[in-house]
Amino acid sequence: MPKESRNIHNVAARAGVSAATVSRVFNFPAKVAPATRALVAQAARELGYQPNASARTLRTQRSRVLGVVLPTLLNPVFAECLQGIALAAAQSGYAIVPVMTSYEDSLERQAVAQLLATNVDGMILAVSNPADSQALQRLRGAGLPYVLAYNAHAEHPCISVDGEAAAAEVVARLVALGHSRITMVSGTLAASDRAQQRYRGYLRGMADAGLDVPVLIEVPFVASAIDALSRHLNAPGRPTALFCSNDLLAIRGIRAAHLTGLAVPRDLSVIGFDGIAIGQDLTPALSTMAQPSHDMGRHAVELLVQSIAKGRAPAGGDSLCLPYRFCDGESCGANRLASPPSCPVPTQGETP
Amino acid sequence: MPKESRNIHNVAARAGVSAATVSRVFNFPAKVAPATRALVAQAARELGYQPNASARTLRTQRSRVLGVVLPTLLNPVFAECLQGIALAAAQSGYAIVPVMTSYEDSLERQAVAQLLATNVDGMILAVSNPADSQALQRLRGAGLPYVLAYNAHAEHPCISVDGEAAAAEVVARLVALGHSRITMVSGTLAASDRAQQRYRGYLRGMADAGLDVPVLIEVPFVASAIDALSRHLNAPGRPTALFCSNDLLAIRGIRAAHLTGLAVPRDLSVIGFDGIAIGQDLTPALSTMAQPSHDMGRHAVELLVQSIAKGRAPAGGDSLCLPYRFCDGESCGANRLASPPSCPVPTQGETP
DNA sequence: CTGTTAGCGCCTTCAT
DNA sequence: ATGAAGGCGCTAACAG
Repeated sequence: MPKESRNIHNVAARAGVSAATVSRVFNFPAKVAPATRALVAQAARELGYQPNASARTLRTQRSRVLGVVLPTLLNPVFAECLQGIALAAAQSGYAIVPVMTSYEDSLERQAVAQLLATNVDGMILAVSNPADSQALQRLRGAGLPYVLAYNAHAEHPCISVDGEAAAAEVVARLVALGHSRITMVSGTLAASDRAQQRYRGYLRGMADAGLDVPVLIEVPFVASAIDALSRHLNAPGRPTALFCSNDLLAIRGIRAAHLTGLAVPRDLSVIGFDGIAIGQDLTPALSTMAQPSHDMGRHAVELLVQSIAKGRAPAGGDSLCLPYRFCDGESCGANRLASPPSCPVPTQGETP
Repeated sequence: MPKESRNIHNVAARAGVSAATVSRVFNFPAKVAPATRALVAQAARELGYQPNASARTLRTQRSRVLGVVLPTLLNPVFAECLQGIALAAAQSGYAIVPVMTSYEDSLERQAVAQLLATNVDGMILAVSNPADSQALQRLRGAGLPYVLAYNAHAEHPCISVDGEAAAAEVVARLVALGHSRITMVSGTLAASDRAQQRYRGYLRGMADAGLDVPVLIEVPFVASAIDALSRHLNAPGRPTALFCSNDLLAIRGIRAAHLTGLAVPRDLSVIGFDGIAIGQDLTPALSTMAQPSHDMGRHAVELLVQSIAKGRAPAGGDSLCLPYRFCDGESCGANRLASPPSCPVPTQGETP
């Protein structure tokens, strides 16, 4: 069965019907008499015929393809999300075209432009900062349906978690364990609205606990994280707990602790953020504030697909805020350095 | 600029030229007079025009899209590979459509069928077992260019590493460290030719060392890995070293050791396979036989793209065997349970 | 229920 | 160097 013969007319000829009928068999089987339908199905099978996606897309203006823009797959949190997207999309009969942007704004713009040219029916994206994203403006200008994942912004349809509340809860938990010197570790704040959100939560949590000396360590390059953290942990007045803005940082925090001679959680508590699957198999198992990455992907697809079906793009009001969940591992415990039970928390200025 | 006006004729009209000329400007700029070219470029910019990918694909029979079939993104090894594929594809001007198969043969077939219908120009895939894969037969039957990644098989074009030699080297290294009770830990052997390859290497390594009691633990479900391993480590005559068929298993092996009260590497050495990035940040850092996942993805894309350009599908002879590299972490050390120092070191052939 | 007709947007001879 | 014309494969009105 030569490749050239695989078009609708050949099937039609072989079945002794018209092309339109063949088309109907594939699109509205109910509109064709059972006998004819069987005839066509038979012919199609013999020829190994499958409708040509490009032709169909050109004609119907619907590609059944979703574009996906993510920073990187090297962070398992996005790999897990993409897996969720891929599964949900497949179930809805959509293919996906992912593009990775390395957290770079210029690549985000390129990705959107490329995807726009690819005739995708909609896009799911996680951008650095939705507030000033040119990529999003372009997208909105094009009128293409889209949903943000992880990002949270009132003007856009988003599937996210309340990172600020989640971060505040992390701090509260650490405080409840007797910690007061809690350092927050983050990637470049400017590069991500999520990081900013979590930082705000950290500040709020510290304030709520009456701890007025929040300390932030910003680690621009992941490669340098372990060094920077080791230095911080070696300094006098070192923290007894680390709240890391993501699990990859938390894992490095644990390593830095060991390199510094500190045992986790005995000498140092470490809590991460994201809840990547691998964290639960580590030793110590990672304590972390888990986001439902897989479900975020799934919900993003479902919202998008439903909107497309209805013919209208999702808007800010369609946003979904999914629940976060603290995942109690083994990397965090009571503060052993605390002064006897009920003593006043020592005030102290610390500047890294 | 309404969406409807974004076709080649509108641009042509606005520029005062014919559609053919606009097409040339986008495809063979050199064939158009500079002045006309500028005129067209201007008009296109004003209208926000971009050639419609479906129409172009329909006309040229080339989509500039590559299909990618992988088991899962939940194993970082494939996520890293996909990242490599995505980057290389983008650089070559190709988009990718990934489909995940959960190591299931039926899903592999579906994936190939779906991708075939999507008009992809070629496919990159990692299948369970290339020897008896119906998906591959279908693909070959369709005459579509494809490249396997990770899989190794003489009849197919593959980008892989010599897993058997790599595994044998792992065993040799453990033997050199004084280990003789070395257990191999693997997922379901039947589900993956890679696992089988590595197992063969293990057997060879053991035989070469004169160790005639190889022990294999097959862990069908990752979830049960830690339990199974803990049991094994608690049994009398427990191994002093674990060779795990992939890093995810190695991480679980380390956890099982701790749950059993064994310290790694003091009481138990653990070596993994794959070299996932996160392994190097763990505590202890994972000792592992690293595959260049990112590069494998890149090479797969390059081989595929070049073949497509030449108009002929890659064949078995185009296969590439990339070098593996032992990554010396902290999860493996000398056997402390060994008999006194100068026991006879078993003769061993080692061929990297 | 089925066939005829007319494009979707683009590229590509062939002519000029 | 540019234009005119035809068709890639399919679907959606409209007839019958």
